[in-house]
Amino acid sequence: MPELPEVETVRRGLAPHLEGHVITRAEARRPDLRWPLPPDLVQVVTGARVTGLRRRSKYILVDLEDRGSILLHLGMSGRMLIEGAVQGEFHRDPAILPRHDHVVFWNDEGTQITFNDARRFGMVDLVAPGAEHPMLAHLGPEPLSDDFTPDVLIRAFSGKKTPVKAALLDQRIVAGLGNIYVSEALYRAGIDPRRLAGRISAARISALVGHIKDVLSEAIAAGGSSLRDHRQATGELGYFQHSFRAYGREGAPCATAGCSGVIRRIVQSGRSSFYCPTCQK
DNA sequence: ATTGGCACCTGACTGC
DNA sequence: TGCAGTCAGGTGCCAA
Repeated sequence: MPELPEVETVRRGLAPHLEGHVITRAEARRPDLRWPLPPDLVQVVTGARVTGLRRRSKYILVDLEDRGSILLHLGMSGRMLIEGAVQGEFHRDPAILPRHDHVVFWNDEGTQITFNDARRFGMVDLVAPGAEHPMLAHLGPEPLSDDFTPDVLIRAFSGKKTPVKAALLDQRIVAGLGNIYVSEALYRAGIDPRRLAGRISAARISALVGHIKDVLSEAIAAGGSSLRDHRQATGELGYFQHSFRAYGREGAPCATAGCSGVIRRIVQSGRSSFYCPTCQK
């Protein structure tokens, strides 16, 4: 389920097991995910000390002392699993099939950290010291940073003939939003997902920026709180219960005070959009 | 240059 | 119970 908040929660969950630790062992159990795994992945990471974990958009960067970074992307179905040294201490969700454990790391405490990805849309790559990975080169601003301002989004939307839904999914405009949080942010902002990006007033775009920051911050806070419980139960990081106001609520009454609309689902460029036709204009 | 559609892959769910 | 069809949180690539 990884959009920005889920990836950030995964990063925070992994940090205690990786930051400051040495990766003592690694296995690549197949040659590729979406793209080939680096042939030297195991060799590079084995014995490396992790100096920090960063997130950029939906990517996690595991920084290695003197050896560059590991770049992780969870795709649609990727998960990170933490399992203690004592086997059987954690109960695994039966839906997480061990045959999809594609890359496994062990730290210097014997903790096993597993990249599991049924659909294999995810990626694991290496970034050389001092280099920038090409997948990160053209990303737009981080939505929760000070770089993401009303002026930035107003400029990005100016003259755009694409629906605002598609514009917000464009990672060059703003990085880290996916199908769920775009629906949620537009719902909060009262903007119809079909509206052309270039035809939204500056005032409404400014408000939208605030709603994007709010919904992402709230989701991270929710993920952070559910992380502890969830990890104790299953050892899994990254799948949380979220309460969405629009996404997945087709046919439900609009939650906006005073609105008697009903949430509708439409398909835009092959993806579902959920919105209230009454209060989103 | 933009923009829309497709492809990649597996699993869960629905309806007959 | 089985089977076909549909849908799923992402993103690079291709053609219009």
